Amino acid sequence: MKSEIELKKILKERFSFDEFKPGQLEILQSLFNQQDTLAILPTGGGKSLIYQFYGEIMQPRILIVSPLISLMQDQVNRMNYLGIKKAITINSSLDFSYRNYVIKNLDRYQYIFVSPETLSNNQVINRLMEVGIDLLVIDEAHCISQWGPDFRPEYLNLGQVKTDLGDPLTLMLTATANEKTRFDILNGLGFDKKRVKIIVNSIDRPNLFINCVDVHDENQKDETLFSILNKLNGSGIIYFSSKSKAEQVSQLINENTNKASLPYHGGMDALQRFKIQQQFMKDEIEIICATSAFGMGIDKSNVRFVIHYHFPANIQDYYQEIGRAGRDQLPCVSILLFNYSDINIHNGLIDNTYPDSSLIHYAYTHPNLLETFKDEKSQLIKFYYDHDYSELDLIELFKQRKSQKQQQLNQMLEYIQYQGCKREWLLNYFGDKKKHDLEFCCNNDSLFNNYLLVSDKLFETGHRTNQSMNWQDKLKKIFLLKN
DNA sequence: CGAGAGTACTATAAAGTACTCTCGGTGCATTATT
Repeated sequence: MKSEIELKKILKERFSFDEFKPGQLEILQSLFNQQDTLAILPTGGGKSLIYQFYGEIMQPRILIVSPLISLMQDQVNRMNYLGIKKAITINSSLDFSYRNYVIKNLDRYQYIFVSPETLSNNQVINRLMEVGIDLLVIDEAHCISQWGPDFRPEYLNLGQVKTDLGDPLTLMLTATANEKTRFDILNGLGFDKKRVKIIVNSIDRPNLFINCVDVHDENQKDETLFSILNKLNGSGIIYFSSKSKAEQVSQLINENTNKASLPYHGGMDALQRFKIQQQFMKDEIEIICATSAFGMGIDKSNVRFVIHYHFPANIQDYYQEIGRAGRDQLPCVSILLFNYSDINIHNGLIDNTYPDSSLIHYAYTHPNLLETFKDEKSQLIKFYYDHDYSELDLIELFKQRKSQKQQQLNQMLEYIQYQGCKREWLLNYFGDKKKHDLEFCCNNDSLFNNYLLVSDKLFETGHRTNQSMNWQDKLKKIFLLKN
């Protein structure tokens, strides 16, 4: 076991950081003690450093389960850049012969990145059992809970995967997990909660101002949006619950404000999405009008604002999305434009996600047809059919899941309409005990308007040279001048 | 759930009415007959 001083020395030499970020050391020590660990770290908290660091010291073979091909590719590239060459990803972007080559020579790699779907492939899992896995990392572990039951059911296979691999040391990483999500993660992986070390860091973002604004209709929403955008400085993300609306409003922003915007959603082709993301990262465009497709793995530090044109489906998505602002720790704002009738979108989506009982019954009485039906709902039924769910169990499961989603939606509404401190409400929702006494906190129109008035002065000298300056003092100073 | 598109009907015809249908986020992995 190495001392803290030795670990810091390695951190400096191998990763060029002077200090660990909050929580990193505790998580590493937990792993060094061979303790299965669920770690909740805020976005930008340096999650990938943890397994890389452990990997450099212990030289284990690490299997990292990741939800997106782009995230896997990103990590492999970064590790190569750091000089760690023994990293590979197996996914559908590999051509057939190269894929076979990689699987055959899997023992040459130390870091293996895969999706849950790839892990459901027999050839892959058998080979992983042969070469042996010392550390299993579940990145974005909340996906087990959020996506498993109805979107990407292979997430529900991970418990079996862990067993097949001989229950290796396991690290679960996520930025947002309330009590229920934590339960789903541990339960899904077959853990006894008492035997897992759960490390929770404060998820508070003290530099983020949180605002919800009531609007009565779409026109008022657009006008409010344009007027705010004309005053805001820097780059931002606007979230939508519909692809077509994201495109429309992006266009309107270009016509009605002094900002440049592009849309981003899952219906666009991968290359175009990649290009738009790059332009945003390089500050070539200021605004992305996006659906929830824009998010995971977006590592832009100077996002100054996140606006919700539609409110999200649940608090966890909301918190992830507003958390993409201000990773540079400088002041930033989140604004939710609330129109009650937007609830229809969510009600429709919830309703539309689940096969109704007549389709389930038809599928169960004609199981051979499930092979040929390629639509999402049939595929979902097929997954559960293959996993020995009875027809009634499945109907009950979907019914429960549906009512859970409705509950989450209600929580979202409760939050939006809550008149007290939004930050406090959110921290409480995630079981974060942290107390705060921020002035620049939430839902205070005059503070928010002052921010808009002074935000150009706040950043005009360039934030890089002013890192050390206490922005809260600076903000106060400017406000005093104004008063 | 409900907005908006599409269809059918009314009947000197055109435009209004009433009804039905569709759509509304997330992404792995696809391997075969054009």
